[in-house]
Amino acid sequence: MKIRRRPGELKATLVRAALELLDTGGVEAVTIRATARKAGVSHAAPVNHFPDLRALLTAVAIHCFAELKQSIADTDFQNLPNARDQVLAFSDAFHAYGLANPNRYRLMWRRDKLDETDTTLNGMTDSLFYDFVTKTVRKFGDPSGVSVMSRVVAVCSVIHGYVLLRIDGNFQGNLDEKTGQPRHLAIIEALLS
Amino acid sequence: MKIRRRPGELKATLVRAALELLDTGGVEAVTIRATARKAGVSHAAPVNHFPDLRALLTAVAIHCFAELKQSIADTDFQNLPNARDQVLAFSDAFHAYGLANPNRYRLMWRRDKLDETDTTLNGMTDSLFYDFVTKTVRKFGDPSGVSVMSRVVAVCSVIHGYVLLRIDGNFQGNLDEKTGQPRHLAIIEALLS
DNA sequence: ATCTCCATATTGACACTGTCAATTTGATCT
DNA sequence: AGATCAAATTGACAGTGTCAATATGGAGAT
Repeated sequence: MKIRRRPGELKATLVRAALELLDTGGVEAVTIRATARKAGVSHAAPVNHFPDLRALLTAVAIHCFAELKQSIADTDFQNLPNARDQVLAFSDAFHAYGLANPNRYRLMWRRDKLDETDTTLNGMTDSLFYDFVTKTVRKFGDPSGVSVMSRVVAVCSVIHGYVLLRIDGNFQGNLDEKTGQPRHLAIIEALLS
Repeated sequence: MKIRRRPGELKATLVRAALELLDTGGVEAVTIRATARKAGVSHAAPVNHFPDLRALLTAVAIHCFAELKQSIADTDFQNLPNARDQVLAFSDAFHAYGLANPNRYRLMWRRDKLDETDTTLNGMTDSLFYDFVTKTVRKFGDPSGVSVMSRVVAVCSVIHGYVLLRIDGNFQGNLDEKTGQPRHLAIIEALLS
């Protein structure tokens, strides 16, 4: 039995199915055949929309980046009063999204599984990290001894590293022992003070 | 043809073969069958030494952790004059090892591929991160507003996050624009100043 | 209304993979 | 020498990605 769909309909359905598989079983559970089964099509149907598994996973990752960007936008980021609040909002969104969607967050940075030449994907990561953090950190001026760029790198690294370590269960508890604020904010404070 | 080996001989041979596969082709290239082929044994021979692929990869990861620990020990770490130098040596070793052996470094933190209940493996990560960094950071006293623990977490996160991002080609150039020192040292400076 | 076209889905096949069960092997100990 | 038994081999099964050949069915043309 063949069903005629609107253009791009199966494509979206496949991405949705892959997201379900990703959430429940991690990246390893996302196979072309399993995705096809969940979408109710034959095992080779996806090839018309995604040339290979990498392309499917890339589409999924792009979807996730869009989610994360949206969640940052939802904080009314542009209108936050100062740079410090912006960095905190940024790191807060990362931490929340990563802990709430560990498998999605992990996939987003699994470049070995994704198409590194995909311009949409690269644009997503660039606008999230590079432009965005750089613009905010620049507002701090240059109080410490090192360059702005190094501080940008430090902010990116500390957020990303912390979320990844947390997802993998490496640190228990998320409250700073001294100030009582969430740990991911405390470590950003430590970095910017 | 069957060859009689000394106890544990094939086990070591398999780990060595898996390391070669890992270096050249990444984690995905390390399969039981490919490892067996490279070791010159039948496809099911490894099962006597490693119950499954996860066990093999865990043994490989333990080997890598031992390498990294050794490289830190080689800096005569215990005798470094102050806490700051210790942290810098620590981050230096991580960065050097990760960039020189990207696939090994990646595997070491791929908990989805490793046996999370392996006590040897867990002991390795604990002694590397927890005890070690904690002891050093404590020597700094408590100058900033946040707790020692948060600063420990920050140091771990920033090193690990930076190395991972670097391995994936996310930041070009490793010199701080202002001080000229290696970037991974600059971001640690930014964190501790 | 019928025909033709062609993008899209299906089917079937191939070489891989991990893992298990049954079997064979051969070095060591009695 | 003979028995033992850990360790290696062989063979099988279900699952995977990917390709080629085939079938299908809706849209546009006649």
